[in-house]
Amino acid sequence: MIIKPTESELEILNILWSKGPSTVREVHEVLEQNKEAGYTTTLKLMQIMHDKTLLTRDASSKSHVYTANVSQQKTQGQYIKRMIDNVFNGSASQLVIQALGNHKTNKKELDEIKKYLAEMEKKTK
Amino acid sequence: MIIKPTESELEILNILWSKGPSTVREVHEVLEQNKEAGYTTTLKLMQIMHDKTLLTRDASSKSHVYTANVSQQKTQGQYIKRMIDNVFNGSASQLVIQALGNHKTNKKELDEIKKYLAEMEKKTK
DNA sequence: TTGTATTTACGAAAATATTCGTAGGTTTGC
DNA sequence: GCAAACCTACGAATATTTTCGTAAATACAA
Repeated sequence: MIIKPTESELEILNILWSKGPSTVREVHEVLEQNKEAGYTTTLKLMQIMHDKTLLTRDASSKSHVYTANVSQQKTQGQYIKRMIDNVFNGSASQLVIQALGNHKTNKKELDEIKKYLAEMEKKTK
Repeated sequence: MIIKPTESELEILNILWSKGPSTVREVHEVLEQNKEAGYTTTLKLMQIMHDKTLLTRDASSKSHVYTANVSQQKTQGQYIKRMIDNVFNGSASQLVIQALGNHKTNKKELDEIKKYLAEMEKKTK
């Protein structure tokens, strides 16, 4: 199944991924920190996401509690794939190098990457 | 200036980046290989992109010749930034690792990345 | 109980993106 | 010169995404 949340949906997924199951109100309060938005806008979005099964919800209490129903990892993977295909001519290394170049990457992050590369090497042998 | 081409626009930019300046017909023929689309649809899109100054054009001959007016590198950079922010919680290394993990990366690509990392190291010192 | 606040459901407007038909102009080959 | 092929311009229909107002239900406090 192809997961293709819109940008707004992605913002909401991100909040749910990091905070865990939340009510509309809770999600909305986080969203508001970055941009203006009406409460019912957030509500509607999350209802639509529920219809699309991007979210599940527990309606047992008055304020429904929503949970992301797609994994962060899988969603990330599909985004990357789309991006590599559409924007990077299929070259993952081009993406990686751009990412490292444009973004200020700290030592800890670099170490993680090197560690990961080393593991890949091992498996290849 | 923030560059934010839509998905369709990105497809066209990619063609222009790789083929260089081209007519609508030439772009359209490449597009057709991947998906069904009417000629005037492609034309209209490129006209809109011209209005947005994503493309420049030479109208001196009957078939106008369009050129990408945004660099591939800059566009890529902005996409990555947006993606890191929206989908990867601001962590570039998370993106890099996902990219390497999901995508089959060959030895040549891996070498390029390692080389790049080594250079970064040098500069940091 | 009663009213105030909060919530959901839902329709619909507004904004944005995509697709296409048609009209009119230009080129080309016969 | 004339028709066929091809091109642009442009309006408008569709589709998709985002936003919001309103009504009805529920909870809660006085």
